[in-house]
Amino acid sequence: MKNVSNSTIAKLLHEIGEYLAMQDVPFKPRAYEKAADAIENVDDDLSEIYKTGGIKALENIPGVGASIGEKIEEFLKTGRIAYHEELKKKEPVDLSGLAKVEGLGPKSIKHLYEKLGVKNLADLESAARNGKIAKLAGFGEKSEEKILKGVSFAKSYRGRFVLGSVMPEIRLIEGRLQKLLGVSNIIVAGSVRRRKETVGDADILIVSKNASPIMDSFTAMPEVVAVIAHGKTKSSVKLASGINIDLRVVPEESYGAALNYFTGSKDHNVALRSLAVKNGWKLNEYGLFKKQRGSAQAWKMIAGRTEEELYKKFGMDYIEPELRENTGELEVALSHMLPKLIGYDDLQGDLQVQTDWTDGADSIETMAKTAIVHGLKYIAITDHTKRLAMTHGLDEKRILKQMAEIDRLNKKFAGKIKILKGSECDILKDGSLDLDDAVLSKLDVVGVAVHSLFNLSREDQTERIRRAITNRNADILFHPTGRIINRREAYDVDIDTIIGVAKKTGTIMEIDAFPDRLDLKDEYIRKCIDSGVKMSIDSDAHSSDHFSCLEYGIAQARRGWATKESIINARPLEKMMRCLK
DNA sequence: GCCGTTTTCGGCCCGACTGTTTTCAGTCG
Repeated sequence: MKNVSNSTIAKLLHEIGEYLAMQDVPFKPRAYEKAADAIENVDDDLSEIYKTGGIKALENIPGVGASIGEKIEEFLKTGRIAYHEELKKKEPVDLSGLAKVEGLGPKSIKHLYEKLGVKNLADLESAARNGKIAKLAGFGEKSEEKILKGVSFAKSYRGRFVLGSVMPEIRLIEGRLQKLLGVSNIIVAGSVRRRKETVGDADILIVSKNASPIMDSFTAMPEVVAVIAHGKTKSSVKLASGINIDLRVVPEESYGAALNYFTGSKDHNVALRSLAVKNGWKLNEYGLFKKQRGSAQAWKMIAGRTEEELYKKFGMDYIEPELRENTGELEVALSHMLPKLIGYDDLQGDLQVQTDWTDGADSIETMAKTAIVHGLKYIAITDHTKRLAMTHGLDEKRILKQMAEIDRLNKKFAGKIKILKGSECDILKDGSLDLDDAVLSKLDVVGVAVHSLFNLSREDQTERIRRAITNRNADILFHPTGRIINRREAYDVDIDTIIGVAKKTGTIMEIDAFPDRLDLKDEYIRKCIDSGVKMSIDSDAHSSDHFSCLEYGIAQARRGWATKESIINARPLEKMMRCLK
């Protein structure tokens, strides 16, 4: 799970691709890039794959053939790739740093190195400040200005944004554009629509007959700090928050095709397009086209007004955006076997809620009241336990007191919401739990969670969790892998073993909906479904505004192909309780 | 360099926008 070597190898292959692009080598850059992307997405360590299956197993990774396979083998054996070092010697530049500058690609980087000796961001900045870049052939005043802006952005921001952190701003802008004159339809496409856990930018589509005033309003929004493009059908801006927003205006008859195209993923689109080609059709952002009989040139549009129509033409079921990653959804859609995904309104309860008894901000009562507003029928109060001293975690005595308080509140809220007695019980180093079994057995819902010793070996961590969820009182494994997106790697644990133990012991795996956790991730959700392990989607709320996070947990579940049946808190209270130990 | 119901050679997505150009190369998604 901790693919330190995977990401290193991916980075090296990616750089090889860029070096080859600099030299204008055809096709190879794409090949290296594709292999690098595929390796980023491989769940198991390449070293493990190599150990068990040798170079042949490496070549099973899509995009990896004989030549790249050998290079991976070389890295695993020696820690380096000679080909990469050779290329780097010719152009010793900080590729990944320079490529972060908006508008700087391999060709420009090469040019700037050869003419001005620019090797890194600092060199680039000083060359631009001294007016050297504007004088270069192929560059000018504007490019120099753009580079200076790009450098300051590259220095201040790196990476992608957690979806939940940018969603409010994107929705604000969507709402504002919707009100503009002449906008007949608007939707946010791209990875935002697919509800990826992190997004790099947002693509907004608009149907309108009169685009240019809309584009003007868009590029003049108060949040805009840089206009990257301003055209008739496409404009692109950078906001103060650091995120890029693209706006595209599409004709009504192409709306479905454009939506499909700009929703992606790229892999999904490529697969769909090649399917079109196999049928003798052509698919692009304007529609699905069929060649006119008797005419060499003319294409006739056969679908494209809606996405439903488009997928139907291919003979497949409509594919929800969250599934469009080319991980089998096209084949399954063709055989009409797609699961009916859990809906955004399907949750009836929330099984992880913190309060001001420990590190939450609000009282049990406030949390219950807010949960009612969110349409929930039950919540479990799951404060931390004593081992987590910094949160003033509950010991046996205090949790008994809390249970009495919940009894009192349940009388008050009778008929409106049921408050369940629960715990987020700490898993200690040896896998034992932080509270006595006698007390745990009195609770309605026991979540168990790792909050310490993230660096145990894979064997020890796996055994620790195995032992914890084998406890007959442990109902749910909270945030099972412990990752914090963009901040902390998952701890090293054998997830397949854990899922196997969960199946055997009837333990529920949690999908923690907190936007920077989303733990389980989508692949593991699919693994749980395949193994018949049930899950819960919990907000992990630490204040009353956090119930809205449930949306991101549902999105994550959908990305993992989860139906309502797999998620226990999509059931009414009594049926949910029967899923617990 | 990879891939294959077009399979061991010959393709590989392609259109929009920008800036610096007088017709196009580079970048992006």
